Amino acid sequence: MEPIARRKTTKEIVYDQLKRSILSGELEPNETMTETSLAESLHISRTPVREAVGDLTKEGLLIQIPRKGFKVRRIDEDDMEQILYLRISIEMRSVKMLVDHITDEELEKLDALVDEQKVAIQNNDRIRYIELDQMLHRHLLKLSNQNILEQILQELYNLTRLIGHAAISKEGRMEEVIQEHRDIINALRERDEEKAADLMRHHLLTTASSVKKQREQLKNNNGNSDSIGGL
Amino acid sequence: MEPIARRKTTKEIVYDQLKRSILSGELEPNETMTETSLAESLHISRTPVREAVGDLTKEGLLIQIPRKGFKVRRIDEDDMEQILYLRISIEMRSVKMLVDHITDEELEKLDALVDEQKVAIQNNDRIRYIELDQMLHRHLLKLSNQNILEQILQELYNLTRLIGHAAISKEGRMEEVIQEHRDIINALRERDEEKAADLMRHHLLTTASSVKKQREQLKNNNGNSDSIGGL
DNA sequence: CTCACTTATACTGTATACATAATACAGTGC
DNA sequence: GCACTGTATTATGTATACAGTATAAGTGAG
Repeated sequence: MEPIARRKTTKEIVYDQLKRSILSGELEPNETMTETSLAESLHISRTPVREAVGDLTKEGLLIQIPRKGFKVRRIDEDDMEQILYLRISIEMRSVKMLVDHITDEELEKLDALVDEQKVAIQNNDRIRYIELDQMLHRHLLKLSNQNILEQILQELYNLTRLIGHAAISKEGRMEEVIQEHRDIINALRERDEEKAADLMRHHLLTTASSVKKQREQLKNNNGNSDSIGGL
Repeated sequence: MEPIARRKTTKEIVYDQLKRSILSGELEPNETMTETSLAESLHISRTPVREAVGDLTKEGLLIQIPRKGFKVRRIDEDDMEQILYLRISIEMRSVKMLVDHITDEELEKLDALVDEQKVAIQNNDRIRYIELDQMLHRHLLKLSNQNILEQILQELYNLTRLIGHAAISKEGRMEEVIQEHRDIINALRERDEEKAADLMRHHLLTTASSVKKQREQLKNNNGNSDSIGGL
């Protein structure tokens, strides 16, 4: 029999829910909350809330302000660039390492992820699109068997998403991403190490510059940059 | 006025103490503890212990085994290599960025750190030597104003130290390190970006290979690799 | 009306108590 | 002697209660 999935702890539920709210942009960096208030609104005790908030703070998604509570972290251009730099380092390495021993089966699984991503676009399901994007990038690390880098990438990826959904969805960009993903996978299929790594770098750079442009535009359109989790 | 250093919370004390024990090698990866037992031995409640342990687990220094407790994480060659790779990425970037705007004053402060490190060697104070090493590397990140990379480096550095003290202190290596540090600082002084970055890479690679050799030797000398937190 | 000082409020940190669930162990039946 | 089952133990997860302290609110004197 399949092992039964153990039921989630309250802390985990709070953690997941809070993280979703943060990453989806539902929770904005200006509003502050307290452990007590959040616990009350969820009708649970402070303990699991406190732990979940602590974890998210350690991950850099929240910041705690002494005596005031906590709120969503704000990411600036500088942070963005550092994150991008590291992601490029990590992900170029990951595809390079994969070239030699990735199997056809695994390549097909990657294809499947991209296919699903395409469906998500057609359904206009941005949440799912991003989720799949994350799965794809993460999966490459998992396949290349680099647990430590995988963990760090995970952190970086989450921070990336603090930029906000609005900034990600520049018109037509999602379709481009699909193509870039396909290109990377194909380069892996051709066992072309340099090409795969270059395409990955290109993909990340392009995404970043697209996000940057979109951000600037949003910033100009409404003076209040806060409303989209801006600069 | 300088802000008064607020007195440490119990959690922080536990965190620091536990971390010290882990990084100094005092606590070995075979012995397991529980929240309850640790709390009792410290004569405090489980709450701060639980939080400290949770944090250290998130940092990758401890691993929790369901229903059994927790213990110090074991680092293998693969992990080591990933850590090294990322450290090189981060620290090469940091010196490159520094070249342009580091001041003479800051350079002197770096010199001072190396001087102090030399003293530590003369006093045969390994703990202090390592502490200063960490301060130096971290300081470079701080000076280059890269908060996110600084935080990641901090995590990586801690993981590095899980290798254990014995492995670090290969005969004569500490003196070499001093020289390598000086070389890097001098390259910064000469505003030679490429040289500084190369020396940094060299420094990290050399350290890693030295550690690796030392580890293998220790492993051969006593069949029980556990005793030095080995492979 | 303003400033200093007191009082109140509320947020966090810690202790404690309890619930739940998994493991170890012992006892019983075969 | 072995397997199964029920019980005890123990580790974690969660709730609750309490203490300390920083900020805010309020109050009174000048």
